[in-house]
Amino acid sequence: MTQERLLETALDQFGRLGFDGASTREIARASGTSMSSITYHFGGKEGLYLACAHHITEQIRLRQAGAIRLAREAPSLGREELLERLLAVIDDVALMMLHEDSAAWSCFIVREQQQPTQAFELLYSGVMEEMLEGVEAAIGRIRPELASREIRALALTLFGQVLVLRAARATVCRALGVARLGEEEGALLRSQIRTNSLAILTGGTQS
Amino acid sequence: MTQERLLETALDQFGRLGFDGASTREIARASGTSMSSITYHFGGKEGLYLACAHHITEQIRLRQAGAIRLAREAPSLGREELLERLLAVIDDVALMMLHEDSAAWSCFIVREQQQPTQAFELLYSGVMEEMLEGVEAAIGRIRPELASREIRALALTLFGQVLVLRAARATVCRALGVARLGEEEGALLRSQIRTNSLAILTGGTQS
DNA sequence: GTCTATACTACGATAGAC
DNA sequence: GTCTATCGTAGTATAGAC
Repeated sequence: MTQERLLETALDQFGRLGFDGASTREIARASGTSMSSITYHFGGKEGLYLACAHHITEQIRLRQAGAIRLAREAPSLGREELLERLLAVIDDVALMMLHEDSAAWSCFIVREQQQPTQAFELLYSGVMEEMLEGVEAAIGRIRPELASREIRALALTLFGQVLVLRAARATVCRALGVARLGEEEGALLRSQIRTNSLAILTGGTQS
Repeated sequence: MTQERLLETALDQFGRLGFDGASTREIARASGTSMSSITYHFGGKEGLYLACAHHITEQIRLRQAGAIRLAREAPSLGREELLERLLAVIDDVALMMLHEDSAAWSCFIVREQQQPTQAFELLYSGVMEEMLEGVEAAIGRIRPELASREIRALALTLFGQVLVLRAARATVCRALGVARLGEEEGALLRSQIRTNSLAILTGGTQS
């Protein structure tokens, strides 16, 4: 119970303040326990940080099960069906990026991208890799003329469109003239991302 | 001279470690001076941080003059010409994101996006706003059927594609199987971004 | 398992000599 | 302008009581 409270608090603090910015004193205090509980349950600050990375990985796996399944199911799906599935996966990621629950995770991950630590390895091999494989499998069948490196580049730039919702959140809010992204702004951006993705994925083959 | 060295060092340290992670002791040491020089020249740690934001703003203005000019020149340019100019602007941003020089700036900005401080205000009104206006002016003429909010959403998602080069750098490197993004990977990603952007911008009107 | 108490290090700011 | 010296605070880790 103390362990769970500590993890929850740590996720919030590490997300908002980063590894250095967060303090074990404050995490323990906000969890209603003492600093030495962190040593007991997680071995120290770093162990707590890695436990957060593991927890984030599991939460994303739950929410992005569709993308992970896609890697296995892509070979047996038709082209039209795959396109729709892929657009749904991109929208799932966009929804996750928009949702308030993911704020701490997103900050955590964006920090790790700038200066990867052991936690990034947990995140990448724990969930990102499989999600990318799913997206790439779908793209490979939708656009069979593309080379493997092009498929990869396409998958990454598609993700970029949704990444902007978190990685440039402050700019998005300022550009749209709002303090926080609400339902309306979320719908506008998701719709635009869907339109863009459709144009990108069918641009070379349909007309 | 001491002032310049301090600014340069601070840019690197704040970029890599964030405001909390960086220490004035280390910045002074690496600049070959003493902590109290920071107080003398910048008033303190926060003043030094804001001076970094101002410096980044000026550097980006220099490198993205094309985007800033676009806002003024868009009305007098033809549709085909505007499309090419816009693709060039996007490529300029991509080049900046790929270039090693921008690593510290990018980290600095990405951090500010997660937890905006006064420094974000400097960055946004100092350069981001004008760049967005340029891109929106071009999109507005290329796709005259779009509403103003759609134009804005389109501008933001277009930027997302290049943002991925910095904000998800670690994932991009892992996905491409390299330790650092070299010439080859940069060319691949820039080419993909250009293809995507072209499909997005002409998707609704040409076929 | 969880607490208090403490050891040790590093932080930013400031005073005052030069 | 730049230095040294120092103050007060806050960081993590650890020892030992319960």
